[in-house]
Amino acid sequence: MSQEHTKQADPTRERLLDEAERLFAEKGYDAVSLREITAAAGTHLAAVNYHFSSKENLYLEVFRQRWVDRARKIQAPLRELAKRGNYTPEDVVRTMARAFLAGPLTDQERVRHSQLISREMGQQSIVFKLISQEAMKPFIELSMDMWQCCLPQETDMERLKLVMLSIFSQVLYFNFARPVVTMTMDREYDKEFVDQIVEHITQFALSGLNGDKGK
Amino acid sequence: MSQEHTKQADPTRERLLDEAERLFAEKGYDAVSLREITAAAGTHLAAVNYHFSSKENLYLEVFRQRWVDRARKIQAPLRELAKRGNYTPEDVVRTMARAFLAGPLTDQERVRHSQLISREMGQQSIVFKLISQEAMKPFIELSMDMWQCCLPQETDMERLKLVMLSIFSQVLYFNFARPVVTMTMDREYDKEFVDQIVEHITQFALSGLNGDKGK
DNA sequence: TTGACATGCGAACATTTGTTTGATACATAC
DNA sequence: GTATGTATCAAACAAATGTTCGCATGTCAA
Repeated sequence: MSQEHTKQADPTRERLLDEAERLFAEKGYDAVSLREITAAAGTHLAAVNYHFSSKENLYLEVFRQRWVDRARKIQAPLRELAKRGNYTPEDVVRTMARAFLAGPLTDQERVRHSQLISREMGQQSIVFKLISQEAMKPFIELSMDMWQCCLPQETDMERLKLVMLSIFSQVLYFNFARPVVTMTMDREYDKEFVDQIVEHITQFALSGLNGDKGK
Repeated sequence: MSQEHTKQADPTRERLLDEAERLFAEKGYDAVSLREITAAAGTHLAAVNYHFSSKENLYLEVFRQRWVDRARKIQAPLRELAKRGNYTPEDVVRTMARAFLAGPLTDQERVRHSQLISREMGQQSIVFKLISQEAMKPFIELSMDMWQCCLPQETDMERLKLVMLSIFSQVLYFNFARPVVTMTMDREYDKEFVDQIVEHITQFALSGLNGDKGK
């Protein structure tokens, strides 16, 4: 007893990926040492080079075997809505905002997900290419298609893309810049607050979509 | 001749700060070595510990003597508008968006500024406290005051703060996540495009301010 | 039992890291 | 001249880094 055997496939390899993801997200690639990771995973230094041949490859595998899966989970609600059909632009936007901020992931997973991607967002690295190819591009395409289905035909494509980016920037920010958000709003990240943020972003984006050119 | 003597105050110290800022912004604190910085600054390793006592302190000084100044320059247009008086909410929002995306800084400076802050946004470090105390809090206060002056009195304060954060997230994102933006929009970051982004964020935020609760 | 293979583990490897020391040059003031 | 303080630079330091090697242990098939 007392031995967890729920995951039978290479338990140390899985633990290494878990701890690596956590530490890479918290501190960034260069700030974490392999000794720190292996110690947290309850194994020894050489294990990294045995299971993954190098530190850099371990980092890559974190994205390949953890991050991409989570990105799919995040996108799931929107894909379900697409399959179901019969949706309004408001449905699309709200589903999107909720997927990123209160979706199927745990709160911890969400923060790590955002931290990991925000570190790669600035430079054109291999990881960035992986992310944009496997997660961002498909998601953007899906969203654009859904909008085009339920918006007036003369809607400007460039405007849609800008709205898309604006939504991205906000969900990312509200996830990974929590210190700023809690400091500014003077509130905790409880369910009520998250709901409020989702509604805020939804109304924000909807106005942008409908294009209230007040001037 | 051939010796530039425009800056007379401790030229090597200034060069160290310049190169340190550039490299820290591009790669992050842990990914840059002091040897790399000193080589780029055309001096020697011990110079860092002579002028700044440690690597960590050099990093801090980059923010104290470079970043904070730039933050003030960015905020200048809004403060001028506040002094001038007689402004609409639209003026405030547009001035704000333009200050961050096309303000008095050079393009290079703007990118570095965003990269540096985005690396500190996630954790509650000393640098983060410096940033929020010296730049964010004053700016938020100023903006809130200006809005309250020209908006109907019953406007919800929490909503204003959320709009503020949304603007922050977008200007930050459009500055430091350029690979994503250029990839998605398939456009270069020329003056025309920046103008378009500024208008987009302005209209976006204005709708949020006026609160078009479509439902 | 034997052999083959996967995994675990400790020790050592060569680099790279931030930091310190001591010597040198060069000003300016006494 | 002498003394003092500032700045530069080479060399060395101890510590930490990613990586590799060798051996032990276990499992399963022949």
